Amino acid sequence: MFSSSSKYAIRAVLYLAMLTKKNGSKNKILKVGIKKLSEDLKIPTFFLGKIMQTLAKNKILKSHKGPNGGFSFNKDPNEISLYEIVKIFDGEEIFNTCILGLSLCNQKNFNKEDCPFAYELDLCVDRINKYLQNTYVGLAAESLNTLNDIFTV
Amino acid sequence: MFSSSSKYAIRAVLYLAMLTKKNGSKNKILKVGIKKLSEDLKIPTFFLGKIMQTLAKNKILKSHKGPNGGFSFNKDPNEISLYEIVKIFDGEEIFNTCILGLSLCNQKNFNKEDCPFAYELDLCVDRINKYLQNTYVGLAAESLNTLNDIFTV
DNA sequence: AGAAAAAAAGAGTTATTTATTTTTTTTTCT
DNA sequence: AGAAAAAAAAATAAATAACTCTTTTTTTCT
Repeated sequence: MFSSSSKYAIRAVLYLAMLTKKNGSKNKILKVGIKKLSEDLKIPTFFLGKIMQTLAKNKILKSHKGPNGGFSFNKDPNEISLYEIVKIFDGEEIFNTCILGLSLCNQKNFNKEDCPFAYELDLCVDRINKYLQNTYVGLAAESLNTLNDIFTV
Repeated sequence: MFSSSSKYAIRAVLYLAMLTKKNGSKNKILKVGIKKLSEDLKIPTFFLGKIMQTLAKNKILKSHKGPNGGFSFNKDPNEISLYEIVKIFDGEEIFNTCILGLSLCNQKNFNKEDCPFAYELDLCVDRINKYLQNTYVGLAAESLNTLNDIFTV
């Protein structure tokens, strides 16, 4: 359903939030480098690098070059929804497109009654959509204590 | 979420069911060739050919070679669930795999409480799964009157 | 100032999925 | 029997997604 970019991004941001909560402090923002991130999360380094760049361009993260550099949050993790992240990589269309590929569903003057599947399937996709919109990185990371909790392979 | 093979297969089978309902009779089974199918549904001919072959190998359809050949149902369309079709092309794993790519979810001794997303997202995927399991080609095709209803581009 | 560490950028590669072409086999009909 | 119609099979190609490598830029620290 989602591209691996989206999925990697979510993992990385969650992990960063977890580390920030654990080791960050008010006066010193926590920066984590892609090398550490990619090793811990077992995501290809340069691929993750690009993903982090994209997140930085989109103002989710801030990047710091040079020694002791890395990535930190550019906005409060409690205000970053998973939806926001997915949207960057996969666009919002994935939530407005019939998952069975029955193309008419999102055309003008399409009448839902005409599609035997539209109603129920739309509900499911909507529900995923809404869930991602209402789930914030900060809060989600709260329930994580160790990397192991959800990330290990 | 689903491969284009799955999606094409569903469209083809639905269309075949619609035609069968319209033009079939008890004494004469309706056969439809891939050429007609692919033209009407605007699916690449030989790609659809493979898909139909696969459906035939899986006993959903029956294929008839030679002049006036084509594909017909091998079992009552009212007993073919959409799930069955998707399963052939994409496997059942897609319903048992975390859509966020958080890999642990389906490992042994994984505790759902450890994943902040498992519960709600699982429900969504389950719901799609159940819907496909409970939706039968025959009945779904009943609500279609013309190709236009859902297939046109 | 200079070395080193890190991200940025861009080009390039690999793998997978989707699609096309060509040839073969089977069947039907005259 | 022979021609033609159709699916089957196999090989190839194109497109997209996933990943890698190399070089450049920025920053920090000594």
